[in-house]
Amino acid sequence: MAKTDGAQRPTITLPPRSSIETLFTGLSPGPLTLVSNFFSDNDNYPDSDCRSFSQLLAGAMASPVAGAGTPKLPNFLPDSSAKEGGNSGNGTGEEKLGFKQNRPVNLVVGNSSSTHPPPVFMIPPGLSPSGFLNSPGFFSPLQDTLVDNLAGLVVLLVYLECRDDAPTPSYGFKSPFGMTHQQALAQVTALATLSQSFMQAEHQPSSLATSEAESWSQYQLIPSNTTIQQQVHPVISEPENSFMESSEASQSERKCQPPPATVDKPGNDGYNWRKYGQKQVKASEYPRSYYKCTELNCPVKKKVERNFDGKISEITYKGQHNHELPQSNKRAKDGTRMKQNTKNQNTEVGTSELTSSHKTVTEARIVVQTRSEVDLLDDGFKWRKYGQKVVKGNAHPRSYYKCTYAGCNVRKHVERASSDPKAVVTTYEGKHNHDVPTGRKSSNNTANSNTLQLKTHTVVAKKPALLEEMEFGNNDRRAVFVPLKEEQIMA
DNA sequence: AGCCTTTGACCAGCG
DNA sequence: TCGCTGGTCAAAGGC
Repeated sequence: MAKTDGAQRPTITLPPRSSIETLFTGLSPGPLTLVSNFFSDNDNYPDSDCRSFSQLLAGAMASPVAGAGTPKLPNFLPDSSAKEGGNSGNGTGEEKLGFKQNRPVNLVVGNSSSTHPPPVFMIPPGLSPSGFLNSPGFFSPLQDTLVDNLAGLVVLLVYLECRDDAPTPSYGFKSPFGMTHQQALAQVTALATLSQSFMQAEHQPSSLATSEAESWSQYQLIPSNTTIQQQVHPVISEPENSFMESSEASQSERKCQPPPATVDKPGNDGYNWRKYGQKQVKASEYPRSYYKCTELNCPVKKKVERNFDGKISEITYKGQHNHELPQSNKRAKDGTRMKQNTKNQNTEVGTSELTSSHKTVTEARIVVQTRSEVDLLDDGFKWRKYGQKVVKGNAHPRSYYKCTYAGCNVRKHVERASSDPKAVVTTYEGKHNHDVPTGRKSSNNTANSNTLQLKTHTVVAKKPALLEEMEFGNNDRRAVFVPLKEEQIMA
């Protein structure tokens, strides 16, 4: 890593309002506000959130890779047994429900000694966001690296194909639950499973570079206290990856999904769910739906909540599948599915490798969001925002972008400097394999295009007053030019 | 026939 | 004890 001459200050043209919002709006109030903003986006995209996260999650959980990956999760979780979970009520309820105590192995205690509320998750030393991006596994799924990098994930944003181009009002974030160790564990499990889904998605022919991918939605695993958020790769809407939510979700999703035959069935995630209840909850005008995995003796349940717009806003999973992912989405017609699953129950990697003592309640809460994904940033290239993360201690999320040019793998990571909230750190990775889009060239893109090849380019931008203003609610959509101080280039 | 959703009722926890 | 709320049950009906 070599520091560059600070005198050479390239200029970054900050994106229009939409992008600015993506980068900064809602940051100051904190993660929850940020989340609420995301919700607001969702609210404006009635055709959004057209994918089933349950399939995404559930499918990953049972897949061999995910199963193998789960036990490999590095130590970064609170090493708490279910009995010492912070939320006794939660544990009680789970016990009552008879959920198995499935705790991923190798989970350790977070910094519980701190006078501050202990972080739910800890990013292992050496694992930085950029490092995560650098990871071959991040974009080359089927590699174990990704699984390992799950250690750094706390909140997972999944960007799926959904249309979007609307403004972003704000709503309050409804996440009233307290975070418990169990929940934390559950979320990690969810992360693992999600990553697996991403792995699978990566192998699909379609890609984010497709025009269809210009619309997407976000799925977040959000701890109640939203200490950290980490995003992962967007998911492609291939039939195999079109993880559709339960029928309830499907109803709204059908509005924008052309192939209902393959995506609007609860079982399309590979698992089969049966809705066993619906309850009108006070927190939402839309009823909360309860689903059970239809597999024999499988304790997994999930509840689906909707936001103010009727879109799925939160999915909570409880338990861990004790069976393989059904090979077919087709509904079992003669009961063979259950027999088969029972037969293979002990062969399911993720579960079988867990000892009884390691089994804890698995609960994951996923917040589904919709977001505009194409951001025209100032460097002249066209970027697609594919993720965002918020780390405790830094209320400002960190945003990840990928060049939208077909075949171009250049990525860009924009984040606030923890040491200076007014500073923006932009990290470029890779080298553009194409020229700057016509009429969008800038002083900065040239450097990025010509000098960056398999290197990480980090620049720090000191935001001007105007940008500061925009951060806090200015609706101006003007592009802002931010002088940058090139800080370092990592070889 | 089997599986699903729907929906009202029931139950438990909590203040 | 009562009311509220969340979670679950189970009958009925549809596919």
